[in-house]
Amino acid sequence: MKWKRKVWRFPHAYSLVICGLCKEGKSVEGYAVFQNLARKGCKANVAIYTALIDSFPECGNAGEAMKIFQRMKDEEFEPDEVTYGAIVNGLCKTGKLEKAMEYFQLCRENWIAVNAMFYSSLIDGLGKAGRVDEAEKLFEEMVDRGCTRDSYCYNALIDAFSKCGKIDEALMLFRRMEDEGCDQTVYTYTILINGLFKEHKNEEALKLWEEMIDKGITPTPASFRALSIGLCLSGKVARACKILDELAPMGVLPDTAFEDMISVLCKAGSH
DNA sequence: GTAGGGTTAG
Repeated sequence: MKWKRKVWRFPHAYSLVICGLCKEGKSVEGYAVFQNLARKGCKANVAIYTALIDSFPECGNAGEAMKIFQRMKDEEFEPDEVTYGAIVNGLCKTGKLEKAMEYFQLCRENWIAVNAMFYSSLIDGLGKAGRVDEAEKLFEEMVDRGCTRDSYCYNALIDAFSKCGKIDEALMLFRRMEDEGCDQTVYTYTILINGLFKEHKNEEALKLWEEMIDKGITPTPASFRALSIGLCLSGKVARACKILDELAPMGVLPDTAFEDMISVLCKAGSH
């Protein structure tokens, strides 16, 4: 007698739990829930696998993500552009750029839609590895390949430029962003404020901060951090304190704002 | 029929 075991799908509530845990960065817990059901013969799906693949590199375990990717393929699930996007992003984040480029190439050869997320991950990874020329090349080729550049791609390249001392190129991109109708975000401003202070262009940095506030873009703890550190290190501690006071009622300041400033000043004073 | 994706700094 032939006996085929019935395969159940993951109950929706469990999918929500797994995806929720993954989003919170609790990939190990999410994976445990997945394993429990999988052992009982439940079949997951592409969305659950993708959520797991996406969350492991976040907690520093890219190898685990690749294992889950393999398991997904062994179970004959077809990875789609979201799955590959998570793979490429995870590889870029962990510095495995050659592998990331291989998957990128594989997607293009197999007609899997390569979108702006692939590009922003690669541009960011290349930039952080100091391979700015390659990052720029990818950025420029996007339009030829019919992919619209979004703020993530711009921000990644602006960051790459400002970190390797090409602040003027970064500023040019910033203006080009405006011309192309791509929204400048609080990330864009934070990257540039950091970059300008690094080049001791303090007034320009402060001007950008004001431009950001005028545009109605809400500052984040990170953006204030960039501003206050820059101001403190250029001797404008009072100015930083004043801005801090103004921002306090908005509830956007990090709890450690004053501590951060003090520690920056101590560090600067100690050598 | 459902569920999945990316950026600042340290």
